[in-house]
Amino acid sequence: MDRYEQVTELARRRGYMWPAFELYGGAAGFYDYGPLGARLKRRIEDTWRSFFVVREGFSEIDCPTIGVEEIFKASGHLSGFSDPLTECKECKEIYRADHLIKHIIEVPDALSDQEIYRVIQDNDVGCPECGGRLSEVYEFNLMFRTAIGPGNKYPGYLRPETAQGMFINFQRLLRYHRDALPFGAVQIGRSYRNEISPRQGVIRLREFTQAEAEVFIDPRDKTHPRFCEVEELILTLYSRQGQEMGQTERMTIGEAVDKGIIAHQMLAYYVARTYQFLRAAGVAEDRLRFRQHKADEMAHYAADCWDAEVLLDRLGWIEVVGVADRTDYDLRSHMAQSQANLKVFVNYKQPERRRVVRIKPDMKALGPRFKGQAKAVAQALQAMDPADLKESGESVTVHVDGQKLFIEANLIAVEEVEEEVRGEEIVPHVIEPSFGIDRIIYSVLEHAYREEMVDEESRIVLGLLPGIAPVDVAVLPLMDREELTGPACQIVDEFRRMGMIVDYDTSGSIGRRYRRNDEVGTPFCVTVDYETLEEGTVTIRDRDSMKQIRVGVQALGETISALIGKRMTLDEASAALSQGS
RNA sequence: GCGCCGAUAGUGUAGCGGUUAUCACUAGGCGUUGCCAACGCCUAAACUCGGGUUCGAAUCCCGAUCGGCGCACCA
Repeated sequence: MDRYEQVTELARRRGYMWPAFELYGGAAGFYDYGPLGARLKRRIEDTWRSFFVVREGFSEIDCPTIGVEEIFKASGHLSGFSDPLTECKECKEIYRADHLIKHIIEVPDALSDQEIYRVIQDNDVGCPECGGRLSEVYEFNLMFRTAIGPGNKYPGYLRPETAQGMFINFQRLLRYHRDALPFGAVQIGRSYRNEISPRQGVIRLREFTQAEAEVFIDPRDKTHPRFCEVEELILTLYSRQGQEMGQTERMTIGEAVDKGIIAHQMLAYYVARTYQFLRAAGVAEDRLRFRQHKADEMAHYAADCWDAEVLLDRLGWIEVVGVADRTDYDLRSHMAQSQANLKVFVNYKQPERRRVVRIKPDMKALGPRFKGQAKAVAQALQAMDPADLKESGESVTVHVDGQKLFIEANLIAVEEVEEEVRGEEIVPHVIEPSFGIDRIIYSVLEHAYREEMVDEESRIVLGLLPGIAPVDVAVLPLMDREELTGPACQIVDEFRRMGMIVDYDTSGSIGRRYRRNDEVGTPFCVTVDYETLEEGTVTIRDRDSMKQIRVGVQALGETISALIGKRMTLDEASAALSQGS
């Protein structure tokens, strides 16, 4: 049994996660989070919030998971997210139809499915495997399609990423941020991709949770004001160059930027924060690296892209986060699709005086002559180069609505004015750290899992970090007797009032209960025994070291809370208490 | 989507045409038990689904679903 199996078995057995719809035979690519898993997920998401919403000051929004068609036309998911497929009628092999005619047509991407099929037929293209006849070409799109309202007139799509929510709300977000760059918006939520063949448990899902941040920045300045906070951090980098040699390097963030390995501070800063977040969630240092996208795997618009990859036992290195400089691609796409202005007006430090050449059509003359077309004519004239205009002599030719129009030069004034320019409109660039929450959850579980021998018995421990582990503390009466369960219940009550998640367990021997809590990852157990009645003390038992310390009941809540919050170690707690007594 | 392999209590399993469906762990109850999976007694709990062959199917056949591996796919 390998580690993947051990972890998924434990996860299923103990209520972390399991395949969804089991009652009805299941459906590939869907998972449920059980009682512990849902809590772990929430805690990981909250840790993410503490990094990106609290510490970076980004604004969290929450958008519909269904989107209208225009969004995905603009984002490219409608065209680029689907492939034309064809199937061999003999051997049932599936092929990318456009790939089969590459040698015949130079740009098969430009053809429709019917056109591709016609090329296949005209050129007698057969199955590369068996030579059999190929089926008609059909589109397989990775988006789930649905209908908004009755009928099929108004298609909707389940979003394939949360990012579009931030892009299409850019104007409102900009306004909310008082019209100034930089600012960040984030969203944690479900996304959907109708994968052809989901596998590997929670690693490739059809419905999954993303946490994405879109940081809108001024493209002319990709430094980060808080870069000094992270420049000393040492990360394992697997750069483009390193990949050619198959070598990773340990390097500070500052050095990586200085050497030009990471494109700029802005990107490097979020790579560093990503590292810190993953460590805080419980990803192991020695099973984490940052891999740079090679030029050919990066989206064409991206300037640079680094994936956080996690080493898993069976699956190898798996991408859990992507941090990309997406430049102005997304905003420009939505500008083109929506005709809205998604630019930011940026003031210059000093207003500049500039001589500007203005083209002024004589609207008094053009209006009556062209009527409804007049506006378009004026725009066409103003779009011309003033230099060309001057050289064009008696009349100027413009094309409007496919018509060729001649306009006398004396109806067009070209004047040079000096004006004050206070700033300019720019399209922000976007830095996008995008996190796959489900993959992170699985990685955290696998990295936390260990088996160790204790007195010739093997012990399974989920070494989840305190604060991340779904149960904060277990309260265990040594025996299931009223004189012990009474005080124990009071302790449970106190912990709960303090906001902790508590497990209370009286069943079986104390050793069995310790092991059970080890297996689900509860970091601390509090045991109520007969000394509790006599001395007013309880023991705190540490999951990882199995050490115990005795603590007075009155200091218990504070001590446990400090241990979970990592404001105190077990040794410090022990020392403080022995000093106090 | 294709090919190969598999699917039995919560978990891991035995079974190879006729069994009360095996065993262990787990879980629950009672007793016992004074800190690391103790013990005794009792209890609960399963043949993935649908069709077929047969007097009779967990077992053989077909299909579906799910899972593993390989191929393909993976903005």
